[in-house]
Amino acid sequence: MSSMGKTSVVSLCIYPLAYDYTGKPFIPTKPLILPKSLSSETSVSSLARGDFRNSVSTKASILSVNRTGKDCSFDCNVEIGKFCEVGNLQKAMELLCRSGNLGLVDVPTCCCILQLCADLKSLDNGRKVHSFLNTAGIEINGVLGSKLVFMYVSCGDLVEGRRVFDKIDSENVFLWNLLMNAYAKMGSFQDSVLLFYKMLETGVQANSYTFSCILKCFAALRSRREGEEVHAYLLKLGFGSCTTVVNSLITFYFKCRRIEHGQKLFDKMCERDIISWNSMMSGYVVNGLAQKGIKTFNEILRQGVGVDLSTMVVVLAACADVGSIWLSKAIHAYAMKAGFATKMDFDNTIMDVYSKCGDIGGAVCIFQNMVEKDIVSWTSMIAGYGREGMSNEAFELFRTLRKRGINPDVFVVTSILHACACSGSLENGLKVHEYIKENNMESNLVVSNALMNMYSKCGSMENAENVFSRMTTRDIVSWNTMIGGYSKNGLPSEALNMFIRMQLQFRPDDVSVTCILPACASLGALERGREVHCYLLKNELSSDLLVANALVDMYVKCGALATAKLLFDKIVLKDLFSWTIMIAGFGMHGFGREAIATFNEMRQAGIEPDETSFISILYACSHSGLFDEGWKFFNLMRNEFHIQPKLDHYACIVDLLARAGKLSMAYKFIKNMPLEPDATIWTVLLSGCRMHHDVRLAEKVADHVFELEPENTHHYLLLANIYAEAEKWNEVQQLRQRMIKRGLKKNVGCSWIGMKGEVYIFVSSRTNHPEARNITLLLKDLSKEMKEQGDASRKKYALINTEEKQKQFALCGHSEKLAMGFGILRSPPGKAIRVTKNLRVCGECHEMGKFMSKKFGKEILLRDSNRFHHFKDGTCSCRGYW
DNA sequence: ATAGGGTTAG
Repeated sequence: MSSMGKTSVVSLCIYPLAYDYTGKPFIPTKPLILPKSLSSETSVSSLARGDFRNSVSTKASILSVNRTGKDCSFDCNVEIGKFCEVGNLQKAMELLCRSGNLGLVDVPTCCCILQLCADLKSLDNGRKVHSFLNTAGIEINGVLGSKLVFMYVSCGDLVEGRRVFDKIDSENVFLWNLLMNAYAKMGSFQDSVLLFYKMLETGVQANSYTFSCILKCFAALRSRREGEEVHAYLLKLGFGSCTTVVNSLITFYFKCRRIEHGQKLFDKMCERDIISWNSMMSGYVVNGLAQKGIKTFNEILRQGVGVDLSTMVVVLAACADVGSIWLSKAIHAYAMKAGFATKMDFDNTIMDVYSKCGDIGGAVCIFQNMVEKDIVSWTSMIAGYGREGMSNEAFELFRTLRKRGINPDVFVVTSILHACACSGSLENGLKVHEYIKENNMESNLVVSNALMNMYSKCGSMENAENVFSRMTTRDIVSWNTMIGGYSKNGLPSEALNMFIRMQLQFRPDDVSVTCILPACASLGALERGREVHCYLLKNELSSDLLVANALVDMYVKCGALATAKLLFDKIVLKDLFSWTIMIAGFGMHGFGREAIATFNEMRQAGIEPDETSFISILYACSHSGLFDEGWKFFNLMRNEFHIQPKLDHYACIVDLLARAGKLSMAYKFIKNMPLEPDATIWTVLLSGCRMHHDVRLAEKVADHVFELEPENTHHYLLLANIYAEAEKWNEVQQLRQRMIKRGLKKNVGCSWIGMKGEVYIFVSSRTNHPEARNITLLLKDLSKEMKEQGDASRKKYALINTEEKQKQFALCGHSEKLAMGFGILRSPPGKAIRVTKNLRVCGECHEMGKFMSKKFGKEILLRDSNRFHHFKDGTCSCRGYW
């Protein structure tokens, strides 16, 4: 019992009660309290069911004669009964009001009216009957009480129904079931569960309805243990072969991901009905086993079980998951023949299938031809547009449905938010948020989560933060959304902080891990990344493909290429992402040949490269200066895969040309591109000009860059460095003035190094760093030594003779040099030094890195904003291009 | 009189 955990407070009461129930014969319920005036001639069983409709006139006649001996009262109860029988509530109420005060209306008659109120869902009249009973001082209990509760629940006033229920002694299982179901229907599973336990404590015998309901609740709450206890309990009570109950059990186990349990139960059933089959099918589908679901459907057809609407809906959902449009069409045709195609639910499903299979036109066609649409139809269509990135169409639909007077529910709102998120439409997203605020829907957890997701996808973390801070309850999804948002929006430190804060409340799950890993990756925080990896292993979190890919990516970006490769090799079923990550990884680290080999392996594995994987391979070729290979892939992409190159692909080719020193060719290439060049592509050429010291072309290129992005300080800095390296200090000065005029400030160069769980940060031209003196001394000595042994290019940096300020403006301020120096002083022997820098590495520091690696026999991994530099034995993996 | 399977989002 001790293993029951926190939930044992409630779950403990099952076993003792189960024992009681099985240990003793059936516990008789208390005798029914019948209205005193009822004669024995009314059948008790019909009273127990509260069914007075058939016998009301005879009952009333005997009663009233007994009570008054006069004809007038006789008429009143009989008359009301007659009105009730024909469903004329209005007249029945009128009579009740008139004769009620005289004390002439009896209890069975009241029950009759209440039943009618329930049937007609007339809460107002039901309330009137209730207040009549109160004024008349009639005791509300037994059948009357039950009827009253039934009326309230039927009319949707669960609160009042519960109040009455609590006041009466109810041994009526039906009533308990009714309330439990009502709670479950509105999603208050917890209330339903509490009522169930209370019912057991009260000593009311559960029946098959009870078990169906409670299993549904436990499935929804994912309370596997409690559900299993109920399973044991119901077996003891002998419900083990009751079809409806076993059906519920099957669904329960599938929802709790206990697929084998569900299968076993199904296999052992002696009487399977269509619901059993449907449950199996949907069980497979919810567990992502759509293929098995379809197989089950085949079995249903083969065995001639017969299908119903649900069968069709489920098998179509399976088709949507599989994404097979031809199978969907075949089943669509089958369903039309079977006569299901006129049902709205069916249309909703088939519409969803078409849209999920990528046939949005087909979906629109069905939607527009639907005679009757419900809120699900609208939601599906909005979601369909969302998947296609058509957020304007989705938003238009959202507007239309409101115009039609339909009140958007949580599904509609989250779908439209998702559509805005997918297309990054902040404008529409904000409008939806307005609607949400006006309708007080922000308090809904799922809505708030969807809002944060929308804002984070639209790049507005401030808005996401606002939503997050207003939330009163947050689930793990809320935290994961924020963490992932920070990660993806270039705020890795915030992501890490969030991850730490989260752990005060929640244990990170596999999603949290996939969300935080990119943050570790972008910070180059290897230690943190490793911690997360350890956490993953220790807690046996599912390391599905997503997690595995994120891990490989993290290790790649943190400079642990060997580890990354090891993990990559362990992935059994690699997807396109896995391959692309690894190819890009090799490229980033300057291993172009390995990148090419990996690309070829991927093709051999039968995975088709897409746009992105071509960017990876082209990038890898250009970084490693593999000119011919790069062109080969570029042509392969265009001619064999028929992928139109995008700007990113062109940028790689420009880089390839520029590195090869074919600068004017690169210039012409840009001019002749079928796409309008953006700032990035010009910057690539500008970097090429820097490598090859072509100041004149650089100026021409820079004009384009500044025209497109006049506010980006990186460009000023790059040109300033080109000038500085050509010792054109006047031009450096002029550039600086231009920046000041525009009110731009240079981004502070900043490098960091992790050591023994600490992160040491070095900021350019600041001297308040750890071991400042020792580092300065070391660097001074090294510079001197470099100068003495130096060749012309090294002298260039060492001999710069101008004001220190300008030099620092032009160059990076050497934060990476400080960090590397710190690494030399502090890092344990034999261990590589890993430094990360926020900007691109400067030439002087690059030389210093090479020099250091040779002098101290140390491997240094420097990650700048572009790629890795592996310094080893005086050389760099970037082969001199950076 | 109450139920068990199905569609929409994240």
